[in-house]
Amino acid sequence: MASLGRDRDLPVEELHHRVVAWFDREARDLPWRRDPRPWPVLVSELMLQQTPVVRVLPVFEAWMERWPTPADLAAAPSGDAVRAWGRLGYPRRALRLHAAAVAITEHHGGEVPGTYDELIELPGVGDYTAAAVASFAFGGRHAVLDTNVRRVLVRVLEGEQYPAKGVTAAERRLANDVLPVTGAERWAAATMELGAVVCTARSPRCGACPVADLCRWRALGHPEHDGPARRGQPWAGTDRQVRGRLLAVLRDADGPVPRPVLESVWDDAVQRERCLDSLVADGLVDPLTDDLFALPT
DNA sequence: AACCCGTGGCA
DNA sequence: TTGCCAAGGGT
Repeated sequence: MASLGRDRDLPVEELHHRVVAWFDREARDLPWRRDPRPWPVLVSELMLQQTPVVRVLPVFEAWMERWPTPADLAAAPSGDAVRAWGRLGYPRRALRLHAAAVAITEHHGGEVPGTYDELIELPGVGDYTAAAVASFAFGGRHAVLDTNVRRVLVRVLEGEQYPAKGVTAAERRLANDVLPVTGAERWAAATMELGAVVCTARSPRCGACPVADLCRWRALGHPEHDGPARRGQPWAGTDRQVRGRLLAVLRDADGPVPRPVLESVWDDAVQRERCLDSLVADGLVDPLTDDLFALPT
């Protein structure tokens, strides 16, 4: 595998070597890397889904101290997980991590399973997370297609600014084609780190990039993404905002919360009730009575 | 496939 | 200030 295809003379082995060497030199010292056991890696990956590293760090440390094994978390009320999740966002992830801990305890003897096929069956574990845990904790060989890796690959190899919205078959094929035969897990971690700290979405630091001279996007003069703009997610006034406020009250309370306290966080009664109902349906809120609510036990 | 799901920092 | 973005997953 000396090059990538007839219209691409990129030296893949040189690309591997430079990115991994850069990673060995520059990688951030993160706790789930320093101690890449399966459980810490799984916990970190769930927390890092759509949440930046700096915000995850303190929550991760407290979480691992409190629940050092899957069985420890499985034995706790799911509401404790929701509360410990704090303000990481998307609190259903806390519920899924708790459910994953229960499944690991009940079906895997308390040990995080090591294959992609087993991992992806766990709640909250999709393609990315299964590949990441199988790679980082077990040394597996998988294309780890997170937003960072996808951006690095599309820029260096395809000469485009941003990857498509969803992972395409061609993209997956390309990622597998450039996957090293050995050391794939280091390649995965290194490309992810490169995307996170150098080849960033907004202001790429090409001057600090170990493969700038191999990068097709740079060679083309950094052409901007053409096609329809990616529409951002609305926020103000959405159900997500209302759910966030409701759950924040329950998280910050010591015990059950009376209905009037929850009603005080949002004026629109229809939307408020819809959101409260959806939180109950999700298992994030336990309606003890018609007028008293708590995090689940 | 498109939409929903939190939160906070930064340019 | 406001839009964009962050180690995605579930339906």
